Amino acid sequence: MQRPTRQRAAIADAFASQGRPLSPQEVLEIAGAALPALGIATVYRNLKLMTEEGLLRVVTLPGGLPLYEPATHDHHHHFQCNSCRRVFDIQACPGDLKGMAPPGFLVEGHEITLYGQCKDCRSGAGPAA
Amino acid sequence: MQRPTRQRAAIADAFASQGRPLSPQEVLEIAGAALPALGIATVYRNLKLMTEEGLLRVVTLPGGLPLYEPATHDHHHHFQCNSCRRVFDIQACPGDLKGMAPPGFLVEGHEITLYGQCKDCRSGAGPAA
DNA sequence: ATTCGTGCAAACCGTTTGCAGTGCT
DNA sequence: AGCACTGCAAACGGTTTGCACGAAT
Repeated sequence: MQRPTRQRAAIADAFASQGRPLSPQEVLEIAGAALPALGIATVYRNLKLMTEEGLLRVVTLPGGLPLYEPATHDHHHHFQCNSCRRVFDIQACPGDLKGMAPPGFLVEGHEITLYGQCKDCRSGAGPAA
Repeated sequence: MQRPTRQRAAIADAFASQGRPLSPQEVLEIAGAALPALGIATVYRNLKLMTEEGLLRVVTLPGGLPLYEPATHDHHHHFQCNSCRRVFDIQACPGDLKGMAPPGFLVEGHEITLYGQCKDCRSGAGPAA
């Protein structure tokens, strides 16, 4: 079992404050603002630990680095903005994709990524980053 | 413009012979069987070139390295086997996922990955690799 | 006091690049 | 001959690990 540390808390806070998947670098920057001595190795270690504990989940999108997100929400999907590259959660799910697989293949799960323009970019406001 | 070389041919053949997305390493092994002196750098260079030319396409799946596949087929999706981890093409597409995005978001494209057991693994035959 | 977590720096691994030699035109 | 492509090896960037210090129990 692991101990509650300032670092772990800062990392958890980073996710809570952003509400979207984050890269290790982003976590370092955001959590590092609250805890300047925070090192990248600690971020990686905790991301991996928290993922194994089921607190986080890895989101790997095409052409991008792996992102991490809180595993609190249930089944959902992602939307990546073609302009600002940020990734957002989508709660909707079409369900029932079993029919898509070729005969002989057993479908156990699925993942959907939508691409397009996010609200900010579409309105010309630019990323709210 | 690029010249036709033995290496390029061997790499193209690798994709043609497998009919599924391949990792750079797999390409090296398969094409390297026909052309032993083939180096990994050449594989990477050609994969990148062929991708820029539109001959190949990059497929990035969660938890995996980037894969490459021939860009000949039109819009399609992927199926990854939870047992052997191999990736297969799926021609089906549910289409019309625009309704899934939150208000204010513009959907321009989508990508779907199914997970489960492939034909080989399900039948107990094991990967035909 | 003991044990686990952190920070730093070196190690790693997949990918890219520089350079000299080879093959294609 | 001229130039692109290859192979090797060094360089790179993100991620992981070893080790000694600091924090939590």
